[in-house]
Amino acid sequence: MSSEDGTRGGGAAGDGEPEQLALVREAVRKAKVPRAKPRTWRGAALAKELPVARVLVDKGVLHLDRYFDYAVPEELDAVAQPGVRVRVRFGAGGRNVREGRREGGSLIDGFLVERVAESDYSGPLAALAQVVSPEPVLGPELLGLARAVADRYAGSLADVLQLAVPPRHGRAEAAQTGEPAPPPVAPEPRSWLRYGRGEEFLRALAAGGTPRAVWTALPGPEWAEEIARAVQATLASGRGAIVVVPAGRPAARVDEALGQLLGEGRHALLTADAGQEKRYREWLAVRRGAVRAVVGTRAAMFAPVRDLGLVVVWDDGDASHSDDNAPFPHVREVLELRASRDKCGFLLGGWTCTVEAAQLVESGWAAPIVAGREQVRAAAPLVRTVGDADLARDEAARAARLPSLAWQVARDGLRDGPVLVQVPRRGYVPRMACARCREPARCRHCAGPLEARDGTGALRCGWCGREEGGWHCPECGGHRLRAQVVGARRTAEELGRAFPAVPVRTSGREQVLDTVPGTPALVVSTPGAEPVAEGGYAAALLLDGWAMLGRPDLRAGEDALRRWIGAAALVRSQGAGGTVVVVAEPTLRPVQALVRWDPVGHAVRELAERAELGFPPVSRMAAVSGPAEAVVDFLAAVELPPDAEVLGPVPVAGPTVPGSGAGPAAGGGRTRRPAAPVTAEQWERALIRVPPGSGAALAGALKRAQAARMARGVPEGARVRIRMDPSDIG
DNA sequence: AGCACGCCGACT
DNA sequence: GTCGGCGTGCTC
Repeated sequence: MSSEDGTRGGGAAGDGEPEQLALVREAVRKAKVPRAKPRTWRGAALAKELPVARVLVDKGVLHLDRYFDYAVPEELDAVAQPGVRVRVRFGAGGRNVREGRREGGSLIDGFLVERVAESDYSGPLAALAQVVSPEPVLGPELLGLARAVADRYAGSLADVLQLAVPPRHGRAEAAQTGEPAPPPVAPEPRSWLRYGRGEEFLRALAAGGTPRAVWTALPGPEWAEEIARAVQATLASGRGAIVVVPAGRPAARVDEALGQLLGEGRHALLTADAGQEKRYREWLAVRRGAVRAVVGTRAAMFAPVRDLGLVVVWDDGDASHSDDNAPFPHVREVLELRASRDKCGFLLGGWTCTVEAAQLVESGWAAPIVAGREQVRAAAPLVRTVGDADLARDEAARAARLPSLAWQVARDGLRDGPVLVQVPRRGYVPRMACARCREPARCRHCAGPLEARDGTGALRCGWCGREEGGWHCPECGGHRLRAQVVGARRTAEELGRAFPAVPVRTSGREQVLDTVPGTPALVVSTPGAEPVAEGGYAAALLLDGWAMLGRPDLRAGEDALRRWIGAAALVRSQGAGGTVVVVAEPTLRPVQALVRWDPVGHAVRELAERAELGFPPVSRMAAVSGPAEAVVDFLAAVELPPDAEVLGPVPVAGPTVPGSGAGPAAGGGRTRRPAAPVTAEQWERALIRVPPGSGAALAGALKRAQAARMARGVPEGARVRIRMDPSDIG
């Protein structure tokens, strides 16, 4: 309308006195004087009822992590319902007070969160530019969950929603969704009877209860069906269920088990590798209530299942359960939040047991579901170890890199089935370490890792490419090297030569085999890529165990055990001749836990140790990293809870550690960039530790400080990244 | 990130 | 006086 309309909210100050205008505006805002009627820039006709839309603008930056009010034009009244996607003008361009007729900034996406009668914003409201579609994709439960996740991880709501709501696809949205199927009958507990409280758990679900359990699954392939039965029990109570697994292959197993138990079309498979259209179609079928059971990888943790009765996470120690986009939520934690918020059942299952899972049991939040020792003995293979002392006695081992015991077990196993060989890393190039003290061999120019290219024995730096002639160990003066980790292909070649009559298959990152037949074959695999063998493997060799355990990581032991058990669980039971050989010191805790097949005992002991040392998850931690000065600045500005303890900062490798999933932890726009450029600056990281119970306060403090910094517009090179519960803390 | 507003120095 | 540099702060 007239220029007056767009001039300002207060209406009292004169145009010629901008300072006063600003003061008046400020005063009005502080007094929180609600405007009787919202005005728009152009004075367009507004919706008669609830003419104000509260909108979450889709920008991840923390200082915009709040709602903005927009006017609802009359013509959008019907479709502008809570939960729909909208487009709005957003940006400073709209505040041209003198001219008062300019449109706002650029069009950006957002979610309409709520319709209200009045705005407490004192200026004139811009109108919603567009309702993208009438589909209410962001319901109150999902919004509440996303908010809780954002708070927990000191991230922004928009960042979480990016993970939680899949991109829209018009054709998928237009398609009709089928009718919901009636609830199935409750399942027979069947193999759940092998566990102490398994039957009880299923009955509780079927009766509409909300049991919470940490379930240590017996080795073998039954776990997928067992999960499917828990889902069936939940559906029988008239509620829905979500199952989150770490990767596509386990998703396919649960998918198949659900299909067999429920029939087709009763559940949705939500995985990242499906196309956008399919993904959105399945997601919509869930949101619309046509499908009540979901299995998928980590994004499925946000699936908008109606009337949720059960959430399941399988193998929570797998790193894939940690999202690699800000704010890096972890499936286990998100499902815990969901179980608490939605008052639904919770099942954390795996062949092994993380420290976090043990803590859920110890705190009483979840009950343990474990099998008795006799059941374990009946299901698990025999585990034998090859330690350093054995290797020292074993001349043949050093030459062939295959200890005599491993050789014998492989040979015997190959008589009646496939033999799995687990090698810790893919690729052909082995990294080198001092044969005496095991110090990694590093380039003397750039400290990069020395590698043995081609079999010629020549050493070359993996970073700068310089050849290394006369290497000697800077630690102990030794001059002999050993291969620290030998890749799958090379091992496959060696084994192929050792057993010329047997086919050798490899499964690794480049090519993952799903299953192998039950006939004699050597199956060389990296951890997590092990194919399932028909009838189980006759034997498994777990090589280079010391390399797995040698990582300077809080989880090194737990990870090694998890990977070993992940392979050993595919081996036939001891009664059926199944044998596992692990090349690692038998005195080490994870090795003993493998031999005794006691992952829970291992986790409980680790938990006690972490409690004693004040390590996570018993205390909560956050990592703040960035250029040295930025970290110091941030630490000076943040108002930490009184019980917080700052460790460091200490220098760390820069922001582009390959494969670490490092990204901007908080802040940044909508575009996901692949990797930050390598900076020449010295990067540092501080850890902040708080005792149990202060995690939320810590996250809140970090978020406030980060928001304040980002609002000031600190330059790109002076930003810090915040990560709650960092996993890579030595 | 982008843009306007405001304060301060140089110039018609 | 007025133009335009950049430093701050806001985005309904």
